[in-house]
Amino acid sequence: MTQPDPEDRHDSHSAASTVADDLARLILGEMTPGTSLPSEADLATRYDVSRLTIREAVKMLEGRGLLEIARGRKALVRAPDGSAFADFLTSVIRYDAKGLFDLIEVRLSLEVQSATLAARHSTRAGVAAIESALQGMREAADGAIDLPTDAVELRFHSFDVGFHEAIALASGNRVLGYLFEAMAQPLREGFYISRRGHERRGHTIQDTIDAHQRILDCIKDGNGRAAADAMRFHLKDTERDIRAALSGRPLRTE
Amino acid sequence: MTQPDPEDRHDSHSAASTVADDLARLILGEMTPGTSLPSEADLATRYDVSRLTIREAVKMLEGRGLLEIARGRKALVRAPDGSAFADFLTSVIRYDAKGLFDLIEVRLSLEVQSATLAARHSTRAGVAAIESALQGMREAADGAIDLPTDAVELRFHSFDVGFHEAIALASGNRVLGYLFEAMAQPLREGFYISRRGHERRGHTIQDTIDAHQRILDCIKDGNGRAAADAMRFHLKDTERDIRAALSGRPLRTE
DNA sequence: TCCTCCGAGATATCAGATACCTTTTAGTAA
DNA sequence: TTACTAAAAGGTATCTGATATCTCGGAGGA
Repeated sequence: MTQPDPEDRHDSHSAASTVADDLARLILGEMTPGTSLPSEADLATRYDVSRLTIREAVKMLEGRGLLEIARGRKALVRAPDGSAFADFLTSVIRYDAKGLFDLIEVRLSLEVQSATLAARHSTRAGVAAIESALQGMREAADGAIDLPTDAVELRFHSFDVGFHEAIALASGNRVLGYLFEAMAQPLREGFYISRRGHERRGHTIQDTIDAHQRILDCIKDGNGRAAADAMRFHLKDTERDIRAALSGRPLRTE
Repeated sequence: MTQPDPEDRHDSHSAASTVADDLARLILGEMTPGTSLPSEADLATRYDVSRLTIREAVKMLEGRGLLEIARGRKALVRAPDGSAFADFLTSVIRYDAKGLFDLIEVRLSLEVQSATLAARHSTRAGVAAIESALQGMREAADGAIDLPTDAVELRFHSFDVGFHEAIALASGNRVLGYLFEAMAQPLREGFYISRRGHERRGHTIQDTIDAHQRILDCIKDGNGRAAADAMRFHLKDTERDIRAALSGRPLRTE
């Protein structure tokens, strides 16, 4: 059934796709980020196709996140980041109402692992970054206890995301960092909405800060298991917030 | 619809990127897989750019995995799959020796979760798919107990991957399935190599089959925790196999 | 009714030009 | 000699127009 089908991405019988795949192999195989590709005219003579075909191939690779193209400069090989995955995950969420919660479920697993790893072997700088994000949340909240405006909420939320991202980075596992980055964008809206459910369930901003503080304390203690538990508890609670917010009114009528 | 903004032309981004982003928003927002895009000529008049610009935009979206393009037919909106992420993960592995083990670490976490979820709520069809893959492993092994040829090993390995993929699918969480698919390709080589380390450590193919059987049994019992433990044990063991294989001789000289 | 063939429509690719941006170089003035 | 500036060189962005080839639906014949 699921036979290894190495070439199912593109039916390589178009010239542009063939060139693109060949360049991709080259880029992934033996070029480091920052290196520049030969010029379009050069590649055109090399592959014996027109410049247009080269352009299309290069545009495909730009779409795949492998190249960075700017006018007047040669194409640069790009360092990997999660953005290539982000709009894919967005589509998962949109096509399927259950997709949002599938994604949250996966994120929980990855963040719990991040917290565990961060507790076990994070550097002083890693912990400092997490602390700084939490401090930012505090300051954003201090200006908004009575009447949180949208701008303040946005600011608070942004530090909240930064807190979780700092933990993913502090895990020392780069793949976790990339995956977090890729998931953060599609989930941003959902987690922003969660604040509404948070209030509806009778919780305050201070509760949120306390939950984050507990996670940070466990990481500073180097207690991986406790950090995992604290993170799991916090995310489960956030998930309940989102469900509460969504039960009130539907997500994204647009 | 989509009346062209006059200042689009002098945006910091290129016209092709602008069109691509707009189309991406459209596709992700309100088009279902299988729907076809308007023809290139149609889009060209709509956005008031040349057909070439449309082609480049469409090629970018093909690279992002959002469209499927064939000659003579309109571009089709594509259902999401993990392939958009695969070459990104490949680059992570290549750029960094630690990347391979980072990826294995993440995979462990995701597969343990898959096993848990599969045990909790898999369908009869889902279990049947897992069983079928295991049966395939058995048959491949039966023909290769004494002298496993490369072809037989490849066959066995292919069913092995199929087993894990079936579990990811049986979890009912589609994001897990996509992530597994995206990770499978870059990891395929590593796990193929693991068989060498497996033998070096004095284990047999039967041991591998037994380990998979234990995972399957737990899933059939509906025991999520036991399935997670069995999966974790198996993957930790496989990781040791890979390390043993790599310590013998370096990976991929190419 | 079913099959075959053809034309309309769609993409694939080519060639040649122009516009504009970036980097480098050469020249000029301090 | 140094610093600043302007032009040239090399690159990408985009357009126009044309040809080749593929897909699909409909007309027409068996």
